Amino acid sequence: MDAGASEESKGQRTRAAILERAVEVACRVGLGGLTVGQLAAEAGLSKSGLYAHVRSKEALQLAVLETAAEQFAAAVVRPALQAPRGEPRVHALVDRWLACGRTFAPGGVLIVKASVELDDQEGAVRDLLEEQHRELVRTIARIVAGGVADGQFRVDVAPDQFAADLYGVMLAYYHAHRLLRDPRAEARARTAVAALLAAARSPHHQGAVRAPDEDAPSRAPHDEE
Amino acid sequence: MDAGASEESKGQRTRAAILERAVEVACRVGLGGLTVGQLAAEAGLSKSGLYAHVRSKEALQLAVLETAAEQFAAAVVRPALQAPRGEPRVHALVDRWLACGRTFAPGGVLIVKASVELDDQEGAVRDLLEEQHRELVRTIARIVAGGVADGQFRVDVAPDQFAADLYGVMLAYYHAHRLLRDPRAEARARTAVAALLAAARSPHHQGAVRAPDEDAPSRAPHDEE
DNA sequence: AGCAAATTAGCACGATCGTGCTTTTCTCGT
DNA sequence: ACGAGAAAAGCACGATCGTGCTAATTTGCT
Repeated sequence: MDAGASEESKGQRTRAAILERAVEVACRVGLGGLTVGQLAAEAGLSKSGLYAHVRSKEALQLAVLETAAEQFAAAVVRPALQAPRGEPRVHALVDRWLACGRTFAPGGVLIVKASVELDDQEGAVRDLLEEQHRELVRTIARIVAGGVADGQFRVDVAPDQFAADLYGVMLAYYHAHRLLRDPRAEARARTAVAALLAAARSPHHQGAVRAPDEDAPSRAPHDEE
Repeated sequence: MDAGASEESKGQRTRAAILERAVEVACRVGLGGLTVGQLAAEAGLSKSGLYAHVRSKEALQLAVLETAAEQFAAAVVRPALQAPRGEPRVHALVDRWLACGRTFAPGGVLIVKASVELDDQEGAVRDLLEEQHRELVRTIARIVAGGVADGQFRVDVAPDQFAADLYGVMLAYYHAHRLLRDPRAEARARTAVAALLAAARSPHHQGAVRAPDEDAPSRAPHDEE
């Protein structure tokens, strides 16, 4: 008699609904601000009814984090990985990431918020979060490295530096967009990404990969120390 | 019996001590995680004894935020404004900002953390925080604009874009340093700043790239604001 | 339909939350 | 040295926190 197109049993469905709701709530109040009673009220359950699904608060936080990461991977990372290698793939990642702001995929917002909230609180939640972010940075770096291997980016582009820079652009976007509510936030993020890409672009781009004869670094964007 | 060299009365001194301690605690658990009982224990006071100083929790959060901003201004912004205009001033800002990590001036950490924590929670605390961050971004933009007016930076450098980019670099630094505990975080931040500066540098005015003592700009005695 | 199993509500618990009083202790100008 | 006023503690309150256990309800299979 259920019209939901799903194979899971009731328990799994309500659990999923709880976690989805929890991600949205945690986006506002943080993982630490998540409260069993509040979340139960928001999900239309009794406190103990909800508690039967999440066996403890820490387990809830871990599950919420995993849900958020899965949302982010499904809405941003995996689609971007389907774009052509190199620059288009970077652009796809940024485009979808920026869209996290308005299209409701709040997981992307939560993992950013949680990473700041928990950076100084030891425990299993922090451990999971750290691993998730390590993986995210690795993914970005691999996307960049693909562009380097393709010849689209210069060989002296350091993927992890680029990944850190790109992540910083996204953090600045969140800051300007969410705290300052600056409507120019997205445009600035795009400008910054374009600058990053311009600095990384191989001098002879334009599709076909020519033989790499001589790369004369007219202006290397690195080191002073 | 007291050896403290201060002019204020006892009340003001303990209040200052409370706030200083509160900044450190809030650096770990956030402004929302601040609790009167916990803070009282950490400060060696009774709950009501502390509560007499901070008249409510919201007032406490506001005062903590003001304390943090003052710490940041005293340790980072004001000293940087004393450096010579343009590039040296940008470098001074970054240097001192990066030092917030280890030298204990936790105010700089808190205002970053609070900005993410409260970006979606209306109220007086968010309002204050937003204004503080607006002012911070304005300050950075003015430092950049000074370099443009000086001819050190190209005329087509947009100060607010540069400010957002620079702030993003700092956010990426906090992420890598505090969550990932990456020892290369600081080096990457410096690399990113150097790239930002290199892209902004005007083609002529090609003085010493990094010789802040040699380069004598036209005007040293005054600082603008 | 009927029944076992899974799901949810009810209720209770100790702890701690923010916030008020009242009382004790301390400070410091005279 | 003392006395007025400031500072801190003691204590109490309702609310809510996370977490259990038990009873009622609902689900899904035969």
